[in-house]
Amino acid sequence: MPRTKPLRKDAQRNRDLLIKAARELYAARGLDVSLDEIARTAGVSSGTLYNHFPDRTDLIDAVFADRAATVVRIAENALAMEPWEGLVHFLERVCEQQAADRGYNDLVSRRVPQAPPTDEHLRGYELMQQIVKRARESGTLRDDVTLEDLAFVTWGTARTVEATAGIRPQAWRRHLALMLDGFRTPAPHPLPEPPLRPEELVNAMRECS
Amino acid sequence: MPRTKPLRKDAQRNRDLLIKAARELYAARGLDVSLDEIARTAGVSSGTLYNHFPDRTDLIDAVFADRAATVVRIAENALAMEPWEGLVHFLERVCEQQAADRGYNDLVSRRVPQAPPTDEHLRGYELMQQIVKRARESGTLRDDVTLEDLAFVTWGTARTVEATAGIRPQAWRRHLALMLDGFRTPAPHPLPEPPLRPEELVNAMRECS
DNA sequence: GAATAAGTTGACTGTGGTCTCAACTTGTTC
DNA sequence: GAACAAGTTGAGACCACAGTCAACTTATTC
Repeated sequence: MPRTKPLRKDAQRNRDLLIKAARELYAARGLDVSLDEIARTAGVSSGTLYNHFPDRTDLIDAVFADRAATVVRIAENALAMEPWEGLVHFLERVCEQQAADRGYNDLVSRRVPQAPPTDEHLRGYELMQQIVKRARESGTLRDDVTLEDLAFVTWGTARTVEATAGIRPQAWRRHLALMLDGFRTPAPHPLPEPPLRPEELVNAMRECS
Repeated sequence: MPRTKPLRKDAQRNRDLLIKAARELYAARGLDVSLDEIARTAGVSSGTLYNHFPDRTDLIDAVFADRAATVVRIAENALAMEPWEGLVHFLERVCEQQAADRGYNDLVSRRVPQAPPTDEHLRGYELMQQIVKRARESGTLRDDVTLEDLAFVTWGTARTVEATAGIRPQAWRRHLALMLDGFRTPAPHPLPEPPLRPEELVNAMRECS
Protein backbone atom coordinates (compact mmCIF):
# COMPACT_ATOMS: atom_id res chain seq x y z
CA MET A 1 0.00 0.00 0.00
CA PRO A 2 1.64 3.24 -1.10
CA ARG A 3 0.93 5.70 1.70
CA THR A 4 0.08 8.92 -0.11
CA LYS A 5 -0.16 12.22 1.63
CA PRO A 6 -3.57 13.86 1.35
CA LEU A 7 -4.25 16.09 -1.62
CA ARG A 8 -4.72 19.79 -1.27
CA LYS A 9 -8.38 20.72 -1.15
CA ASP A 10 -8.62 22.25 -4.62
CA ALA A 11 -6.57 19.43 -6.07
CA GLN A 12 -8.95 16.87 -4.64
CA ARG A 13 -11.88 18.78 -6.09
CA ASN A 14 -10.31 18.93 -9.53
CA ARG A 15 -9.48 15.26 -9.37
CA ASP A 16 -13.10 14.46 -8.57
CA LEU A 17 -14.32 16.71 -11.35
CA LEU A 18 -12.03 14.96 -13.81
CA ILE A 19 -13.18 11.51 -12.79
CA LYS A 20 -16.80 12.59 -12.97
CA ALA A 21 -16.37 14.10 -16.43
CA ALA A 22 -14.46 11.06 -17.64
CA ARG A 23 -17.05 8.70 -16.23
CA GLU A 24 -19.85 10.47 -18.05
CA LEU A 25 -18.05 10.83 -21.35
CA TYR A 26 -16.80 7.25 -21.28
CA ALA A 27 -20.26 5.95 -20.49
CA ALA A 28 -21.78 7.85 -23.37
CA ARG A 29 -19.11 7.48 -26.02
CA GLY A 30 -16.63 4.78 -25.04
CA LEU A 31 -12.98 4.92 -24.06
CA ASP A 32 -11.81 6.78 -27.16
CA VAL A 33 -12.85 10.20 -25.91
CA SER A 34 -9.92 12.58 -26.09
CA LEU A 35 -8.22 13.63 -22.88
CA ASP A 36 -8.49 17.28 -23.83
CA GLU A 37 -12.24 16.96 -24.07
CA ILE A 38 -12.41 15.38 -20.66
CA ALA A 39 -10.38 18.24 -19.19
CA ARG A 40 -12.58 20.77 -20.95
CA THR A 41 -15.74 19.09 -19.70
CA ALA A 42 -14.37 19.01 -16.18
CA GLY A 43 -13.57 22.69 -16.43
CA VAL A 44 -9.85 22.36 -15.81
CA SER A 45 -6.84 22.71 -18.05
CA SER A 46 -5.26 19.80 -19.81
CA GLY A 47 -2.13 20.25 -17.73
CA THR A 48 -4.10 19.48 -14.61
CA LEU A 49 -5.43 16.31 -16.11
CA TYR A 50 -1.93 15.13 -16.94
CA ASN A 51 -0.78 16.15 -13.50
CA HIS A 52 -3.33 13.87 -11.87
CA PHE A 53 -3.27 11.10 -14.44
CA PRO A 54 0.08 10.94 -16.22
CA ASP A 55 -1.01 7.95 -18.25
CA ARG A 56 -4.27 7.41 -20.05
CA THR A 57 -4.76 4.18 -18.17
CA ASP A 58 -4.43 5.90 -14.81
CA LEU A 59 -7.63 7.76 -15.53
CA ILE A 60 -9.42 4.68 -16.79
CA ASP A 61 -8.34 2.79 -13.68
CA ALA A 62 -9.65 5.57 -11.47
CA VAL A 63 -12.97 5.77 -13.27
CA PHE A 64 -13.63 2.04 -13.13
CA ALA A 65 -11.92 1.32 -9.83
CA ASP A 66 -15.16 0.25 -8.19
CA ARG A 67 -16.26 -2.14 -10.90
CA ALA A 68 -14.28 -5.11 -9.67
CA ALA A 69 -16.10 -4.83 -6.37
CA THR A 70 -19.40 -4.71 -8.20
CA VAL A 71 -18.57 -7.94 -9.99
CA VAL A 72 -17.66 -9.53 -6.69
CA ARG A 73 -20.97 -8.47 -5.22
CA ILE A 74 -22.88 -9.86 -8.19
CA ALA A 75 -20.96 -13.09 -7.93
CA GLU A 76 -21.71 -13.39 -4.22
CA ASN A 77 -25.40 -12.92 -4.88
CA ALA A 78 -25.20 -15.52 -7.60
CA LEU A 79 -23.64 -18.02 -5.22
CA ALA A 80 -26.58 -17.60 -2.87
CA MET A 81 -28.91 -18.87 -5.58
CA GLU A 82 -29.47 -22.25 -7.17
CA PRO A 83 -26.47 -23.21 -9.32
CA TRP A 84 -27.93 -22.60 -12.77
CA GLU A 85 -29.99 -19.58 -11.74
CA GLY A 86 -26.85 -18.18 -10.16
CA LEU A 87 -24.87 -18.49 -13.38
CA VAL A 88 -27.64 -16.86 -15.37
CA HIS A 89 -28.00 -14.11 -12.80
CA PHE A 90 -24.29 -13.43 -12.86
CA LEU A 91 -24.06 -13.21 -16.62
CA GLU A 92 -27.17 -11.08 -16.94
CA ARG A 93 -25.99 -8.59 -14.36
CA VAL A 94 -22.53 -8.30 -15.88
CA CYS A 95 -23.94 -7.89 -19.37
CA GLU A 96 -26.29 -5.23 -18.06
CA GLN A 97 -23.25 -3.32 -16.89
CA GLN A 98 -21.81 -3.57 -20.36
CA ALA A 99 -25.03 -2.42 -21.95
CA ALA A 100 -25.35 0.53 -19.61
CA ASP A 101 -21.87 1.95 -20.09
CA ARG A 102 -20.00 2.05 -23.37
CA GLY A 103 -16.75 2.69 -21.56
CA TYR A 104 -17.15 -0.41 -19.44
CA ASN A 105 -18.16 -2.33 -22.53
CA ASP A 106 -14.88 -1.29 -24.14
CA LEU A 107 -12.95 -2.06 -21.00
CA VAL A 108 -14.08 -5.65 -20.57
CA SER A 109 -13.83 -6.63 -24.18
CA ARG A 110 -11.21 -4.58 -25.88
CA ARG A 111 -7.53 -3.99 -25.52
CA VAL A 112 -6.78 -1.23 -23.00
CA PRO A 113 -3.54 -1.98 -21.19
CA GLN A 114 -4.84 -3.07 -17.83
CA ALA A 115 -3.57 -2.28 -14.40
CA PRO A 116 -2.23 -5.33 -12.56
CA PRO A 117 -5.08 -7.32 -11.02
CA THR A 118 -6.07 -6.33 -7.51
CA ASP A 119 -7.12 -8.61 -4.69
CA GLU A 120 -10.67 -7.78 -5.69
CA HIS A 121 -10.02 -9.08 -9.18
CA LEU A 122 -8.56 -12.29 -7.84
CA ARG A 123 -11.52 -12.74 -5.54
CA GLY A 124 -13.89 -12.19 -8.46
CA TYR A 125 -11.99 -14.80 -10.40
CA GLU A 126 -12.36 -17.35 -7.61
CA LEU A 127 -16.06 -16.70 -7.20
CA MET A 128 -16.61 -17.08 -10.92
CA GLN A 129 -14.78 -20.38 -10.81
CA GLN A 130 -17.20 -21.50 -8.14
CA ILE A 131 -20.22 -20.33 -10.10
CA VAL A 132 -19.16 -22.36 -13.10
CA LYS A 133 -18.16 -25.38 -11.05
CA ARG A 134 -21.46 -25.46 -9.19
CA ALA A 135 -23.49 -25.12 -12.37
CA ARG A 136 -21.51 -27.89 -13.99
CA GLU A 137 -21.78 -30.23 -11.01
CA SER A 138 -25.50 -29.62 -10.72
CA GLY A 139 -25.77 -31.16 -14.16
CA THR A 140 -27.31 -28.15 -15.83
CA LEU A 141 -24.23 -26.59 -17.38
CA ARG A 142 -22.71 -28.96 -19.91
CA ASP A 143 -19.56 -30.44 -18.50
CA ASP A 144 -17.19 -29.46 -21.28
CA VAL A 145 -17.67 -25.76 -20.58
CA THR A 146 -15.10 -23.92 -18.52
CA LEU A 147 -14.86 -20.51 -16.92
CA GLU A 148 -12.88 -19.28 -19.88
CA ASP A 149 -15.84 -19.95 -22.16
CA LEU A 150 -17.71 -17.16 -20.42
CA ALA A 151 -15.41 -14.77 -22.27
CA PHE A 152 -17.38 -15.64 -25.39
CA VAL A 153 -20.41 -14.20 -23.69
CA THR A 154 -18.55 -11.04 -22.78
CA TRP A 155 -17.12 -10.61 -26.26
CA GLY A 156 -20.34 -11.44 -28.03
CA THR A 157 -22.35 -9.12 -25.86
CA ALA A 158 -19.80 -6.37 -26.37
CA ARG A 159 -20.20 -6.33 -30.11
CA THR A 160 -23.93 -6.83 -30.06
CA VAL A 161 -24.32 -3.95 -27.63
CA GLU A 162 -22.19 -1.71 -29.83
CA ALA A 163 -24.17 -2.57 -32.91
CA THR A 164 -27.63 -2.37 -31.45
CA ALA A 165 -27.39 0.19 -28.64
CA GLY A 166 -29.17 2.89 -30.61
CA ILE A 167 -31.67 0.58 -32.25
CA ARG A 168 -32.76 -2.16 -29.86
CA PRO A 169 -31.01 -1.66 -26.55
CA GLN A 170 -32.18 -5.03 -25.26
CA ALA A 171 -31.14 -7.11 -28.23
CA TRP A 172 -28.17 -8.45 -26.29
CA ARG A 173 -30.62 -10.33 -24.04
CA ARG A 174 -31.68 -12.46 -26.97
CA HIS A 175 -28.08 -13.10 -27.91
CA LEU A 176 -27.31 -14.07 -24.32
CA ALA A 177 -30.34 -16.35 -24.09
CA LEU A 178 -29.26 -18.19 -27.22
CA MET A 179 -25.77 -18.65 -25.81
CA LEU A 180 -27.17 -19.86 -22.51
CA ASP A 181 -29.21 -22.49 -24.29
CA GLY A 182 -25.98 -23.62 -25.87
CA PHE A 183 -24.42 -23.86 -22.42
CA ARG A 184 -27.14 -26.04 -20.98
CA THR A 185 -28.25 -28.06 -23.97
CA PRO A 186 -29.18 -31.61 -23.00
CA ALA A 187 -27.67 -32.70 -26.32
CA PRO A 188 -24.19 -31.20 -26.41
CA HIS A 189 -22.12 -31.80 -29.50
CA PRO A 190 -18.38 -32.19 -29.11
CA LEU A 191 -16.60 -28.86 -29.17
CA PRO A 192 -14.09 -28.52 -31.98
CA GLU A 193 -11.42 -26.69 -30.07
CA PRO A 194 -10.14 -27.01 -26.50
CA PRO A 195 -11.08 -24.24 -24.08
CA LEU A 196 -8.77 -21.28 -23.68
CA ARG A 197 -6.22 -21.82 -20.95
CA PRO A 198 -6.38 -19.23 -18.18
CA GLU A 199 -3.21 -17.48 -19.27
CA GLU A 200 -4.40 -17.45 -22.87
CA LEU A 201 -7.53 -15.67 -21.76
CA VAL A 202 -5.49 -13.13 -19.82
CA ASN A 203 -3.46 -12.45 -22.93
CA ALA A 204 -6.54 -12.24 -25.10
CA MET A 205 -8.01 -9.67 -22.74
CA ARG A 206 -4.81 -7.65 -22.87
CA GLU A 207 -4.41 -7.98 -26.59
CA CYS A 208 -4.35 -4.71 -28.48
CA SER A 209 -6.18 -4.03 -31.68
CA MET B 1 -24.95 1.10 -64.97
CA PRO B 2 -22.63 4.10 -65.25
CA ARG B 3 -20.79 3.63 -68.53
CA THR B 4 -17.25 4.71 -67.74
CA LYS B 5 -14.62 5.25 -70.38
CA PRO B 6 -11.61 2.97 -70.03
CA LEU B 7 -8.74 4.12 -67.88
CA ARG B 8 -5.40 5.04 -69.30
CA LYS B 9 -2.96 2.15 -69.09
CA ASP B 10 -0.81 3.57 -66.28
CA ALA B 11 -3.87 4.69 -64.39
CA GLN B 12 -5.30 1.18 -64.48
CA ARG B 13 -2.01 -0.20 -63.23
CA ASN B 14 -1.86 2.27 -60.34
CA ARG B 15 -5.44 1.50 -59.46
CA ASP B 16 -4.65 -2.18 -59.30
CA LEU B 17 -1.55 -1.55 -57.21
CA LEU B 18 -3.59 0.52 -54.78
CA ILE B 19 -6.25 -2.14 -54.40
CA LYS B 20 -3.63 -4.80 -53.92
CA ALA B 21 -1.81 -2.79 -51.26
CA ALA B 22 -5.04 -1.94 -49.50
CA ARG B 23 -6.18 -5.54 -49.58
CA GLU B 24 -2.99 -6.72 -47.92
CA LEU B 25 -2.83 -3.99 -45.32
CA TYR B 26 -6.51 -4.32 -44.47
CA ALA B 27 -6.20 -8.07 -44.13
CA ALA B 28 -3.28 -7.74 -41.77
CA ARG B 29 -4.30 -4.76 -39.69
CA GLY B 30 -7.98 -3.96 -40.21
CA LEU B 31 -9.72 -1.05 -41.86
CA ASP B 32 -8.03 1.65 -39.80
CA VAL B 33 -4.84 1.67 -41.85
CA SER B 34 -4.07 5.19 -43.00
CA LEU B 35 -4.62 6.09 -46.61
CA ASP B 36 -1.15 7.57 -46.90
CA GLU B 37 0.36 4.27 -45.85
CA ILE B 38 -1.64 2.44 -48.47
CA ALA B 39 -0.41 4.85 -51.13
CA ARG B 40 3.16 4.47 -49.93
CA THR B 41 2.90 0.67 -49.96
CA ALA B 42 1.44 0.76 -53.44
CA GLY B 43 4.33 2.96 -54.55
CA VAL B 44 2.18 5.88 -55.70
CA SER B 45 1.59 9.31 -54.29
CA SER B 46 -1.28 10.08 -51.99
CA GLY B 47 -2.73 12.37 -54.62
CA THR B 48 -3.15 9.43 -56.95
CA LEU B 49 -4.98 7.49 -54.28
CA TYR B 50 -7.43 10.33 -53.77
CA ASN B 51 -7.78 10.69 -57.50
CA HIS B 52 -8.94 7.10 -57.84
CA PHE B 53 -10.83 6.84 -54.56
CA PRO B 54 -12.12 10.23 -53.45
CA ASP B 55 -13.81 8.73 -50.43
CA ARG B 56 -12.40 6.23 -47.98
CA THR B 57 -15.36 3.98 -48.61
CA ASP B 58 -14.71 3.90 -52.34
CA LEU B 59 -11.48 2.07 -51.68
CA ILE B 60 -13.07 -0.31 -49.20
CA ASP B 61 -15.83 -1.07 -51.70
CA ALA B 62 -13.27 -1.80 -54.39
CA VAL B 63 -11.20 -4.05 -52.16
CA PHE B 64 -14.14 -6.12 -50.97
CA ALA B 65 -16.22 -5.96 -54.12
CA ASP B 66 -15.94 -9.68 -54.71
CA ARG B 67 -16.96 -10.76 -51.24
CA ALA B 68 -20.68 -10.63 -51.81
CA ALA B 69 -20.23 -13.11 -54.62
CA THR B 70 -18.21 -15.35 -52.33
CA VAL B 71 -21.02 -15.35 -49.81
CA VAL B 72 -23.48 -16.23 -52.56
CA ARG B 73 -21.28 -19.13 -53.62
CA ILE B 74 -21.01 -20.40 -50.05
CA ALA B 75 -24.75 -20.13 -49.64
CA GLU B 76 -25.37 -22.04 -52.84
CA ASN B 77 -23.11 -24.83 -51.67
CA ALA B 78 -24.92 -24.85 -48.36
CA LEU B 79 -28.26 -25.26 -50.09
CA ALA B 80 -26.96 -28.35 -51.83
CA MET B 81 -26.44 -30.02 -48.46
CA GLU B 82 -28.77 -31.35 -45.80
CA PRO B 83 -30.60 -28.47 -44.08
CA TRP B 84 -28.72 -28.41 -40.79
CA GLU B 85 -25.35 -29.29 -42.29
CA GLY B 86 -25.94 -26.54 -44.82
CA LEU B 87 -26.50 -23.95 -42.12
CA VAL B 88 -23.40 -25.05 -40.24
CA HIS B 89 -21.37 -25.06 -43.43
CA PHE B 90 -22.52 -21.59 -44.31
CA LEU B 91 -21.70 -20.13 -40.91
CA GLU B 92 -18.35 -21.85 -40.69
CA ARG B 93 -17.26 -20.65 -44.11
CA VAL B 94 -18.34 -17.08 -43.46
CA CYS B 95 -16.63 -17.03 -40.07
CA GLU B 96 -13.50 -18.42 -41.68
CA GLN B 97 -13.51 -15.41 -43.94
CA GLN B 98 -13.72 -13.18 -40.92
CA ALA B 99 -10.91 -15.00 -39.18
CA ALA B 100 -8.68 -14.85 -42.24
CA ASP B 101 -8.98 -11.13 -42.92
CA ARG B 102 -9.11 -8.46 -40.26
CA GLY B 103 -10.43 -5.97 -42.75
CA TYR B 104 -13.34 -8.18 -43.66
CA ASN B 105 -13.92 -8.86 -39.99
CA ASP B 106 -14.22 -5.11 -39.45
CA LEU B 107 -16.40 -4.72 -42.49
CA VAL B 108 -19.07 -7.25 -41.55
CA SER B 109 -19.33 -6.29 -37.95
CA ARG B 110 -18.43 -2.69 -37.50
CA ARG B 111 -19.66 0.62 -38.72
CA VAL B 112 -18.16 1.56 -42.10
CA PRO B 113 -20.67 3.48 -44.16
CA GLN B 114 -21.71 0.89 -46.68
CA ALA B 115 -22.29 1.23 -50.36
CA PRO B 116 -25.90 0.60 -51.36
CA PRO B 117 -26.58 -3.13 -51.63
CA THR B 118 -25.96 -4.70 -55.02
CA ASP B 119 -27.98 -7.39 -56.71
CA GLU B 120 -25.42 -9.83 -55.37
CA HIS B 121 -26.18 -8.70 -51.83
CA LEU B 122 -29.88 -9.14 -52.36
CA ARG B 123 -29.33 -12.58 -53.77
CA GLY B 124 -27.19 -13.51 -50.78
CA TYR B 125 -29.95 -12.31 -48.53
CA GLU B 126 -32.50 -14.51 -50.26
CA LEU B 127 -30.29 -17.56 -50.12
CA MET B 128 -29.64 -17.03 -46.44
CA GLN B 129 -33.36 -16.82 -45.86
CA GLN B 130 -33.70 -20.20 -47.53
CA ILE B 131 -30.90 -21.71 -45.50
CA VAL B 132 -32.56 -20.65 -42.26
CA LYS B 133 -36.03 -21.66 -43.40
CA ARG B 134 -34.92 -25.11 -44.48
CA ALA B 135 -33.05 -25.73 -41.24
CA ARG B 136 -36.06 -24.64 -39.24
CA GLU B 137 -38.51 -26.72 -41.21
CA SER B 138 -36.31 -29.75 -40.96
CA GLY B 139 -36.85 -29.54 -37.23
CA THR B 140 -33.21 -29.13 -36.33
CA LEU B 141 -32.99 -25.37 -35.98
CA ARG B 142 -35.26 -24.21 -33.17
CA ASP B 143 -38.29 -22.52 -34.61
CA ASP B 144 -38.02 -19.20 -32.81
CA VAL B 145 -34.74 -18.36 -34.52
CA THR B 146 -34.75 -16.06 -37.53
CA LEU B 147 -32.23 -15.01 -40.13
CA GLU B 148 -31.53 -11.89 -38.14
CA ASP B 149 -30.27 -13.97 -35.25
CA LEU B 150 -27.34 -15.04 -37.39
CA ALA B 151 -25.99 -11.54 -36.86
CA PHE B 152 -25.22 -12.58 -33.31
CA VAL B 153 -22.88 -15.16 -34.76
CA THR B 154 -21.20 -12.58 -36.95
CA TRP B 155 -20.84 -10.09 -34.13
CA GLY B 156 -19.70 -12.64 -31.60
CA THR B 157 -17.17 -14.13 -33.97
CA ALA B 158 -15.90 -10.68 -34.84
CA ARG B 159 -14.94 -9.84 -31.30
CA THR B 160 -13.63 -13.28 -30.48
CA VAL B 161 -11.44 -13.22 -33.57
CA GLU B 162 -10.09 -9.82 -32.64
CA ALA B 163 -9.31 -10.89 -29.12
CA THR B 164 -7.80 -14.27 -29.87
CA ALA B 165 -6.26 -13.91 -33.32
CA GLY B 166 -2.71 -13.76 -32.00
CA ILE B 167 -3.22 -16.32 -29.26
CA ARG B 168 -5.52 -19.09 -30.42
CA PRO B 169 -6.55 -18.43 -34.00
CA GLN B 170 -9.18 -21.17 -33.91
CA ALA B 171 -10.87 -20.16 -30.68
CA TRP B 172 -13.81 -18.75 -32.64
CA ARG B 173 -14.72 -22.30 -33.66
CA ARG B 174 -15.48 -23.16 -30.07
CA HIS B 175 -17.52 -20.01 -29.70
CA LEU B 176 -19.41 -20.86 -32.86
CA ALA B 177 -20.01 -24.45 -31.78
CA LEU B 178 -21.51 -23.26 -28.51
CA MET B 179 -23.80 -20.88 -30.35
CA LEU B 180 -24.83 -23.60 -32.76
CA ASP B 181 -25.78 -25.84 -29.87
CA GLY B 182 -27.98 -23.00 -28.68
CA PHE B 183 -29.57 -22.85 -32.11
CA ARG B 184 -30.45 -26.52 -32.23
CA THR B 185 -31.10 -27.35 -28.61
CA PRO B 186 -33.92 -29.86 -28.21
CA ALA B 187 -34.93 -27.95 -25.07
CA PRO B 188 -35.26 -24.33 -26.13
CA HIS B 189 -36.13 -21.80 -23.47
CA PRO B 190 -38.31 -18.87 -24.46
CA LEU B 191 -36.25 -15.98 -25.80
CA PRO B 192 -36.59 -12.80 -23.77
CA GLU B 193 -36.62 -10.36 -26.67
CA PRO B 194 -38.19 -10.52 -30.11
CA PRO B 195 -35.84 -10.98 -33.06
CA LEU B 196 -34.44 -7.95 -34.81
CA ARG B 197 -36.63 -6.82 -37.65
CA PRO B 198 -34.86 -6.80 -41.02
CA GLU B 199 -34.63 -3.02 -41.17
CA GLU B 200 -33.34 -2.92 -37.60
CA LEU B 201 -30.57 -5.25 -38.59
CA VAL B 202 -29.69 -3.09 -41.58
CA ASN B 203 -29.46 -0.09 -39.30
CA ALA B 204 -27.41 -1.99 -36.75
CA MET B 205 -24.97 -2.97 -39.47
CA ARG B 206 -24.69 0.63 -40.61
CA GLU B 207 -24.42 2.01 -37.12
CA CYS B 208 -21.26 3.97 -36.40
CA SER B 209 -19.22 3.72 -33.26
C1' DG C 1 0.20 37.48 7.02
C1' DA C 2 4.67 35.78 5.19
C1' DA C 3 6.85 31.98 3.39
C1' DT C 4 6.64 27.87 1.05
C1' DA C 5 4.99 23.95 -1.01
C1' DA C 6 1.42 22.35 -3.89
C1' DG C 7 -1.18 22.81 -7.77
C1' DT C 8 -2.85 25.13 -12.10
C1' DT C 9 -2.59 27.18 -16.44
C1' DG C 10 -2.53 27.50 -21.47
C1' DA C 11 0.43 28.25 -24.99
C1' DC C 12 3.49 25.40 -27.27
C1' DT C 13 5.79 21.31 -29.54
C1' DG C 14 5.39 17.16 -31.96
C1' DT C 15 2.95 13.57 -34.43
C1' DG C 16 0.06 11.53 -37.62
C1' DG C 17 -3.77 11.64 -40.12
C1' DT C 18 -6.95 13.65 -44.25
C1' DC C 19 -7.22 15.98 -48.24
C1' DT C 20 -5.93 19.70 -52.02
C1' DC C 21 -3.80 21.72 -55.88
C1' DA C 22 -0.57 23.96 -59.12
C1' DA C 23 3.11 22.24 -61.58
C1' DC C 24 4.60 18.50 -63.89
C1' DT C 25 4.77 13.96 -66.69
C1' DT C 26 2.92 10.54 -69.54
C1' DG C 27 -0.24 8.15 -72.69
C1' DT C 28 -3.12 8.65 -76.64
C1' DT C 29 -4.74 10.48 -80.82
C1' DC C 30 -4.38 12.13 -85.40
C1' DG D 1 5.92 13.79 -83.42
C1' DA D 2 2.70 17.59 -81.94
C1' DA D 3 -0.84 18.64 -79.26
C1' DC D 4 -4.05 17.63 -75.98
C1' DA D 5 -6.13 15.13 -72.49
C1' DA D 6 -5.38 12.24 -68.76
C1' DG D 7 -3.02 11.23 -64.83
C1' DT D 8 0.66 11.94 -61.28
C1' DT D 9 3.27 14.23 -57.92
C1' DG D 10 4.62 15.87 -53.36
C1' DA D 11 4.73 19.80 -50.71
C1' DG D 12 1.81 21.80 -47.71
C1' DA D 13 -2.72 23.39 -45.51
C1' DC D 14 -5.42 21.88 -42.02
C1' DC D 15 -6.96 19.43 -37.98
C1' DA D 16 -7.18 16.69 -33.73
C1' DC D 17 -4.75 14.68 -30.39
C1' DA D 18 -0.97 13.64 -26.76
C1' DG D 19 2.02 15.47 -23.89
C1' DT D 20 5.36 19.36 -21.68
C1' DC D 21 6.74 23.26 -19.04
C1' DA D 22 7.86 27.94 -17.26
C1' DA D 23 5.18 31.27 -15.24
C1' DC D 24 1.59 31.91 -12.40
C1' DT D 25 -1.97 31.20 -8.47
C1' DT D 26 -3.60 29.21 -4.31
C1' DA D 27 -3.79 26.48 -0.02
C1' DT D 28 -1.44 25.45 4.05
C1' DT D 29 1.72 26.10 7.74
C1' DC D 30 3.82 28.51 11.40
